[in-house]
Amino acid sequence: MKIATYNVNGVNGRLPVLLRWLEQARPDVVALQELKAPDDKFPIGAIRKLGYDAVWHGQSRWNGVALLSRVGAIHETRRGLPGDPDDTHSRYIEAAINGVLFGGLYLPNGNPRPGPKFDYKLRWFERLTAHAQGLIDSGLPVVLLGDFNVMPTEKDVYKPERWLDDALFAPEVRAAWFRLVDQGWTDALRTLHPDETIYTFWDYFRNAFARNAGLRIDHFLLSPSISGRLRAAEVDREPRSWEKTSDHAPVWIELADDPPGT
DNA sequence: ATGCCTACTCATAGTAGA
Repeated sequence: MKIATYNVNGVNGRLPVLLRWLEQARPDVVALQELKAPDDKFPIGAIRKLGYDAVWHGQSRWNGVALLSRVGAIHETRRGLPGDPDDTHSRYIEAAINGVLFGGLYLPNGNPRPGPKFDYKLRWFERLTAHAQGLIDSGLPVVLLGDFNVMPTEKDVYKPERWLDDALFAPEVRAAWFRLVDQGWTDALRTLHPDETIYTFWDYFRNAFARNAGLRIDHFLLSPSISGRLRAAEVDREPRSWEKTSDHAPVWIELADDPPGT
């Protein structure tokens, strides 16, 4: 099963890029972030034409997450994280597909730091970690995927010293990342490529993509009961070079089929 | 040190992104 995550930075503005990539890459399950569209503006017709079903949680102007599948029915289990009934952001959607539970997420950016947006990021991270503990405890095969807006280590930033005070790389945020991962999650890309420079985002400024001045902020976390099925994990850099493209690249993993009789 | 670029909208300027 090929699973991908892609922060599209506007699902309608980037629709030609998204459709071209879906046709080319043919992932079985996809998590999208930053739809920047309300529910009734999600381009479900164009996505269905390519053979995908979808569930989505949109929002006008900002945020918005979706899960797509072309390999089986999508059984939505949750939209929004528990723990704050006043949270209006559309940042989490969860569904069972093909025997695996997928949590598609768009963690808050958190800049500027310090400030209320940074506080919200840390609170959201804590709510994610609390929910993730329940997923671990369930023993189910779970994949948490999406834009986590955190570079876990210095290896994941083109120029770490410039990012120390930024909400994506601040010590509190990296500590929150490792509190989550240390529950037993496997960071799929880093596990298969322990020493490689891997970036998933390049900003639009200063020709960042051509200079490879990037960040690794889009991640896959695998629960213990599914991590043994990991076969490949890669960044699909090509779509980042296309016209009118997102500032993120799609990232994908390949999981071996569930062994029969288990 | 700042802004660069890009998308979105109760749009034509302000907000957010990272």
